[in-house]
Amino acid sequence: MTDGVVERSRPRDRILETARDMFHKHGIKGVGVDAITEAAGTNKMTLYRHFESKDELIVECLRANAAKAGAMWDAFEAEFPGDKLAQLHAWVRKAAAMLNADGRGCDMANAAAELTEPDHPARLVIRELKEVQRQRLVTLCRDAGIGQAELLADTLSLLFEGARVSVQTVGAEGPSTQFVRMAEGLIVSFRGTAAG
Amino acid sequence: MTDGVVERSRPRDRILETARDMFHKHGIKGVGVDAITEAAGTNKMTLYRHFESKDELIVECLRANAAKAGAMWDAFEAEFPGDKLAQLHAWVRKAAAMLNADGRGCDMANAAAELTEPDHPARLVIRELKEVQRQRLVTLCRDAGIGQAELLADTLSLLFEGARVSVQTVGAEGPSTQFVRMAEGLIVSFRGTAAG
DNA sequence: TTGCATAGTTACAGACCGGTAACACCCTAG
DNA sequence: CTAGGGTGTTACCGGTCTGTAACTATGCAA
Repeated sequence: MTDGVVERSRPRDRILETARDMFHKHGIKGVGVDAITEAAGTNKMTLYRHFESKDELIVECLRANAAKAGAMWDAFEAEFPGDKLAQLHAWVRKAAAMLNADGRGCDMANAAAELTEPDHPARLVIRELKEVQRQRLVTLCRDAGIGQAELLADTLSLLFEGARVSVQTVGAEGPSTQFVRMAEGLIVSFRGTAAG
Repeated sequence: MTDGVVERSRPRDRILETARDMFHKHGIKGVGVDAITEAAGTNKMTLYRHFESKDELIVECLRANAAKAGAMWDAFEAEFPGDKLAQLHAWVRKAAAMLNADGRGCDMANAAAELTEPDHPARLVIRELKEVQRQRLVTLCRDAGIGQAELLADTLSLLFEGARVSVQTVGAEGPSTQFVRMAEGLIVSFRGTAAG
């Protein structure tokens, strides 16, 4: 898929999807609204009829990303209903797959790196959405019967976050190759300790 | 320290130092050369006499950062001469201190997030410099008599990298608070396995 | 005193940025 | 058939960006 996403759907959806793709590939400040609308097969006026500013478009893109991530969690539950430990391992596999998907890190983290104004609207939603994801992982670990669920969840999440930026800086052949091994080792090690 | 770094040194040094500071705080694309030269107490022509482009200035800033990081490693050796394990613990403490220093992550990682063109000159030096740092940590772990030195070094480095972006996204009260605990636990655990 | 390298000043080029105004077009609902 | 909302088109605004030209001022060294 190049930048030209011009399926026939409603302009707002095309703009949102195209912006998500282009922000991901080229960064937020690396893409202008003209380029987005052109790739989406529409024009600037239509964009500004649906989004009051580029900043609002950015926020909506981040929310759309989070929604997609939420669907991922639901897929784990659907695939291994009730088996929380299996879902945790599925999370590890999915995370590893994302590392090899492309060399770009987490869109939220990248956005946070670019948008430095402390009160930028995007910063609030990033914080909020990241907090949700953290909580989901903590809950999963706890429900999987792991003792220090918060500590394991936070460790896994830091490892994953670190692996994503590592891929972005040194490439997929760097430290991130060991991610699955690290994560699985941690889970084993935490399961060995006293469970709830 | 605000953005105005106007000590009386040679213009090139002032520009480099000011650019480093401003790139760190506001991101690379968030700072123009005009703003840099003004904060450095000089002017655009002088900048372009010393650096052939903004891209070259960026690269020089990253190299300066790496040099500062190199000095940090030398400080460990100076403080605990020959005691590699103590140096490893010093690295953990230093890393934790950097987490609480300010809410901005690693300049190299941030630059990689912003500069998405695959053949951007900065991407080469980022890769090169990150590789050097990785190797230093691996060597330190190995010389500290740890068995799976590469695995420990890579795990610690992913944890640290992840903690830095976590601070940038959810703040210093997020998962990164557990960094020292995680790192120390890992070192203990790896020392328990067969050593070199 | 002369000569030269370094640095400062002003102005500008050319491109791109986010955002808006005014107006013409279509499609569909009534 | 008609009215109106969503869409497309063109042109524009003011601002900022990197990078350069032409010229002046400064300080040091022979």
